Amino acid sequence: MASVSKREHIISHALPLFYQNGFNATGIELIISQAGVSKKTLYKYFKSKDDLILSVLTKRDEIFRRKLIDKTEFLGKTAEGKLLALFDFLHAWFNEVNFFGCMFINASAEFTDIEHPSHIVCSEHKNKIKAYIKSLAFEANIKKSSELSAQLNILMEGAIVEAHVSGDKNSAIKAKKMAEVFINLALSTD
Amino acid sequence: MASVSKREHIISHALPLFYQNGFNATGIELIISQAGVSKKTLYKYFKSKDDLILSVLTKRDEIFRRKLIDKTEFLGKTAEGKLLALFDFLHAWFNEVNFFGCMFINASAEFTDIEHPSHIVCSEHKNKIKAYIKSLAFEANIKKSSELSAQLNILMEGAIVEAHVSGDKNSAIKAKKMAEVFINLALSTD
DNA sequence: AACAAAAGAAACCGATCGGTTTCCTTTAAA
DNA sequence: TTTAAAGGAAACCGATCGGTTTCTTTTGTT
Repeated sequence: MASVSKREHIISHALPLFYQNGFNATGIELIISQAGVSKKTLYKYFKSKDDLILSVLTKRDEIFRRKLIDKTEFLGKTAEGKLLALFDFLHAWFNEVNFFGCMFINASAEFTDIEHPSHIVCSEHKNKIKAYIKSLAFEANIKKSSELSAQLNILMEGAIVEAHVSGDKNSAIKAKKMAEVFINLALSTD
Repeated sequence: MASVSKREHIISHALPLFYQNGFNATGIELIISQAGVSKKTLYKYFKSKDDLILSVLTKRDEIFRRKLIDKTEFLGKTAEGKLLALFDFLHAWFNEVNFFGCMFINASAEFTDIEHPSHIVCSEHKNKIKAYIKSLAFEANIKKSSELSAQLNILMEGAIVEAHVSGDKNSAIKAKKMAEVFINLALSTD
């Protein structure tokens, strides 16, 4: 197995463990046993557990946004439809068997300091998603695309928390109805 | 110091430590040194760390809702004004020096299993807040009080996450403007 | 002043933590 | 086929984890 893929192999096995059980609660020993590698190998590719966590979060950012964008582009025919499709993506996600909330919200809960490297990755992840939403709003010829993206982002975050903390599997549907209001408002005031 | 107050003493000192550094990352040794009690005493009043965590979350639920309700009732003159005042409360909270997000969202991140006792306390905390919002909506003669409370709850959760993860100290202002839309919508369709 | 309960200090427990080192086997390239 | 790097297994490291025990001091009550 080549170096690059071995590194990826470890990351992909560590990811679901961190996601399901948290970062502090997941030990290195468990990760290597699940990945089928030795400690020596893990520490060859990652200089510390913090380094591994950072790499996992970066990977998760890539995977998650790729899925979000792909599904949104697939489901939405118009730019306006794509904005609404964001919530269909959320709905499907919330109803997956292995849904444990947003990994970045969860990471921010354990690394509360906003200056912490892991927290920064979380903040940047959210920024990238907001930028994508804004690009969709722009595509829909909405003048106040920044305002709308901030609004839809709040709705998405709220739906995620409601789904995870309260176990409300239909929170994305509720948020979608709310999103319609703001999209129509933004379109009408253009 | 009487038994009851000593128990409360430990809880009140453990609370900010858990809030700031998380649950798994906060050790018993740190808690007793901050509280100025011995391990023996701590384990006299709490049968385990999990038990202490549960007690801290229960205490936090009481303190937080008391503050939310008091401030909301103080700021809002009408029932409608109280619904909006919820977001003024959030705004003040987000701008406190020691704001590290919602302790219940954070706890749910570490105890992801929805059946976990600590997660259940978090879910119930959110239910109680939704019930309070609903009572305000009812007071404002809004027929669909359940729907509105669910909507405002999503906005509040979204604002909290945005404030904590992205450090946006004005997210409550944005959410408040969004809330106005739904309050007016609920009032007009009555 | 005598006494019992409460609580502090600290040693101690086994387990686990993140991380390093040693030794041996597998692998792949020359 | 020789050789060297890669990687697995596991011992080992000091530190810390949650939790218990022992022993001593403090406290409050009679």
